[in-house]
Parts: sequence; structure tokens; C-alpha cells
Amino acid sequence: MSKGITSRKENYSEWYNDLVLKGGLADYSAVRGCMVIKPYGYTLWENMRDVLDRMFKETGHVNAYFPLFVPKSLFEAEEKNAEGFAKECAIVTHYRLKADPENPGKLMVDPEAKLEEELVVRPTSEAIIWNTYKKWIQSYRDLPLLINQWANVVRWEMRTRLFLRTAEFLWQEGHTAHATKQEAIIEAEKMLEVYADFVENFMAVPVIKGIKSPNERFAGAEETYCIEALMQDGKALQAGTSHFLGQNFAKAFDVKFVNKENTEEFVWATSWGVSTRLIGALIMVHSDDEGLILPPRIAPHQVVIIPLPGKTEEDNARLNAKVKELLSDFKTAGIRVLLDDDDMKRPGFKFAEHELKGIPVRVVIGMRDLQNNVAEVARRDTKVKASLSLDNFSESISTLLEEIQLNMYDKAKTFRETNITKADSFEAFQKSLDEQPGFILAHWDGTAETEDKIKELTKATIRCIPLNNEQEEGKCILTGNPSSQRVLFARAY
RNA sequence: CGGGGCGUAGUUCAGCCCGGUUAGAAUGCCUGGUUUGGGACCAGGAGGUCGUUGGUUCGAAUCCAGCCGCCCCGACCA
Repeated sequence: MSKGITSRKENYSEWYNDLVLKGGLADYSAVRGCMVIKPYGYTLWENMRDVLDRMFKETGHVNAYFPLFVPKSLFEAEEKNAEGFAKECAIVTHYRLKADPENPGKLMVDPEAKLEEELVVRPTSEAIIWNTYKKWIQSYRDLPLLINQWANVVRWEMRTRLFLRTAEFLWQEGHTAHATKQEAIIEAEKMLEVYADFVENFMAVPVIKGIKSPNERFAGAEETYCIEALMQDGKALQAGTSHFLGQNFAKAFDVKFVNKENTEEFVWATSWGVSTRLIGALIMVHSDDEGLILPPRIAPHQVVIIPLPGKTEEDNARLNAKVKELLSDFKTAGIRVLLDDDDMKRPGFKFAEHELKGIPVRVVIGMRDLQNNVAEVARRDTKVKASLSLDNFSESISTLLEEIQLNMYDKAKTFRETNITKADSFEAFQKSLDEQPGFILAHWDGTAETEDKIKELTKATIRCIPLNNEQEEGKCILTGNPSSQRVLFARAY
């Protein structure tokens, strides 16, 4: 039925690409590793962005914008951070082109236009922001400083994948400054909660909150909090991170404040971000072999109405009047609705098309329905069709949209729960990875060496140490050394 | 960066091995008509410097060499 979509079973990554490309979310571009986000995909991102932006503002943050370029000397100021990103930076070295004397009609970099100091295209903005914060912070009265920015960043990844890892991507990055360590930790934890709230309740993607092992920690952070989601192929995807940065950046950029006791102290910092990668998670958690399945709360169109014209002008006048009325009711009820009354395409084509695009609810209304004061309502998540009365129709649809939202979450959660296993030996661990890929809870002795070794042997990494983790005596699956808790392993994107 | 694949109409691809009419098909697009409850049909039409540069040849989409680009797998990656 699904024309040209590779099935998940056949080839999971082709299926994923098909959905992104044929679902109209994005397209490849002429730039290596960079994609074009098409209007449908961008609307989805805008919807996500709007919700997050509201949440950030409700938690006291304001937006600002910092430059795309970071002078190399600033970039390298915080050594660990710089080192962590050094291998994937795009660098501006010149500011001018000129006609190439050897190739008529072509341009070349003007060697005389070399910059005194190279500019790093931001892979993240801590450096430029902390350099700025130095100017803004003098007193405890200037704190906390709670700023977010919506921006693009560039990370020159060796291998890219649509939405999941592109060389340039869109994201938000929050950068906050605090007077005390405790306050900064609370902030980092609070923003993790905001992310979890958003991802679970708007994207319908269940997540596990936790902290990263030192190996997986953000370069320059004291502690990295994260939310981890499980994809349908059993691989994990980091959906968001929030970092407690300690005083590392304050020290690197010399950002001090005077406290109430009139003594100087370095400020405490956090940073946190989510990106267009979330769209990759959304696709891989919910969609099926017929196409995308988008959760109602962020879907570009929540409902598509497809009128089926009758035989006579009279019939069609009645139908059109009814459709117009429904559109108006939907609008009043705040439902994002798309009307597909293109009479050049047959219904079956439209059904398939809208299923591919993942519109949560399809409403079909023809003369037969009109006679009975009903419409055929089909939900994308379960593919179930039903006749619904046109009385209080927008209320019925609103209720249905909520039901779909919850059902999608429940379904994803059930999938995740059935794919979290416990492994008590290395053999069991490997077997689990091969036979039932997913999250695996296992004991780990807490050393980086063991973590590396397990990664080398199995490609699985520690996704996180879950928050409020149950304490349990056990033995490390690799070394047999004592362990006080299980940590969450998986192969990851 | 290693391995594999690919580059021909908007898209998906055939043609290439074995050089030789005016480079094809499907789909999409445009015009007109008939249709419309699960991917309609008829008729007409537009659309190509065959990735690029050079070489071999009377003649290159086809053979040879270089270059460029993209995709997939791996390595890498917060």
C-alpha cells in the first residue's frame, strides 16, 4: 500500500530516510552534511519551539542572540570545552574572494584577505556568551542571569544523518549564571524537568532522566543531566541535555561577582539544549511503514478534512456549506485543520498522502454522511475508522486528539518497558543486545576503563545513571567488582 | 578517513559490458475531457549541455584517466 516506503523490517535507516524525504520534512542540499528543512518540517519545528519557548519564559528565562563566530582565542579559553569540540569545528580564515586569473569566471580566496585571528563557527556558544557575561555581571544583584538563545550551530561531523546528526543544526541553548553552586544545580535539574515534560507530554516520547557517566559528560561540565529515549529499532537517542558547569567557565573568562558580604566570588553556571534532533526521535519512536505519525499537540495539521463531492450542484452547495461550518468551528476550538478539496486527486490518493504525512485525524465527509449528519473519522495512530455525529463535532475531535496524544505516549511507553531488560552477566548482556535490543540495566564498577571496554566489545554505552536510581548491591558485569547500582546501557545514535 | 553504491527529464530508473538513427520508460508536470467512499482514465503536450574536465576515436551517455558531488555501512561523535 505504501508507495515507495521501505519497511522498517527491510531496512530501518532507509525507512527513516524515506519518511523524512517523502513525508516532506526535509531534503538533501548541495552542502555536504547539511539539509534543507522544508515547510512541513519547519512548521513542526516551530510548533515544538513555541511550546519550549513558552516553558522557558514561564521558568524565568529571556531570549537573546549572540554571534555565530567565536574568535579562536575566546574559543580556547575553557580548555576542556575547546578540546572536546576542536575536531569538529568549521573555521573562517579569510574574508574576501577575488577573480581567479587562471580560471576565467571563477573565484578564489584572496590570500591577502587572511584574518589576523581565525573565527570559529560556533559548535556551541559558551565561550562567546561567557565572554559577554563578564561585562554584565558585577554584583550578586545581577544574578541569576537566565538567558536562552535560539540559534544554529555547526559541528563538522564525519558522518551525518537527516535530523539526527547534521553538520549545521537548529537548537536552543540556555546559559545561566548563579551566585551559588546549589542554585546552579537546581537550575540544571529544573531544565531537565522542563525537557522531560516537553518531550513526554508534547512529543509523546517517554524518556529516562539521568546523569551521564564522566566519559559521556559534556566537555567542560561538572555534571551532565540527560533524557534518553528508546527508538523502535532498540537504539537509544539522547533527547536533551542540561549541564551543571560549576565555575569552569567563570574561571576561564574571569566572571566574578561581589556577594552581600562584599567579597568576590566566581559565578556558577549551567547550560542546556535541545535541537532539531528531537524531530528524528519523534519519527523513530512513533511512525510506521505507511509513514509518519505525529502527535496532535505539535503536528502541523491536526486534522485534514476531505469532502467527497456529490452529483449535483445542490448537493455540493450543501456539502460546502457544512465543510465551511466545520472549518470555522475547528478554528474557534483552536484545532489546526487542513482542507483538502483538490478535485483533481481521488480520495484514495489523498488518504495515503495524509497518512504518509502523519496527520493525526482524517475527516471524510460525503453526501452519504451528510444525509446521516455524520462524518467518517479515521485516526492515524490506530488506523481505526468510525462514524461520528456532526453535532458538537469539534468537541468530539478535540477529545479524540487528546486520546491520540495519550495513546501514542502509552504505546511508546509500553514498547520501552518491554525493551528494558536486566543483565547480570556479560554473556546475558551481549545476548540481550543481540536478541532484544533496547535499554539494559546492568551493574558497572564505576570506572571509565570498564565503560570503554564494554563499548569496545559490544558498541553499547552507558546512556545514563537514572535519577533516583534504586540502590542494589551487585557485581560489575565485566570485571566482577562490587557495584551499588545498575546503570542504563544501550547502543545509541 | 576505510569499505560499498551511485551520478542520464522534476522524481525513480533503463540504456553503458559489446561506441554508430532524433537518448528511452514509468511517474510527476501542462492543456482539454470524463471521473471521484482506499493511490482513476482518455487524448494531446512541454521537459535532457547524459556530474565535470581531459583523452582515445571518423564518431562517446557508452571506452580510458583525473576531478567533483551524493547516499549506505563502518570508524568518529556530547
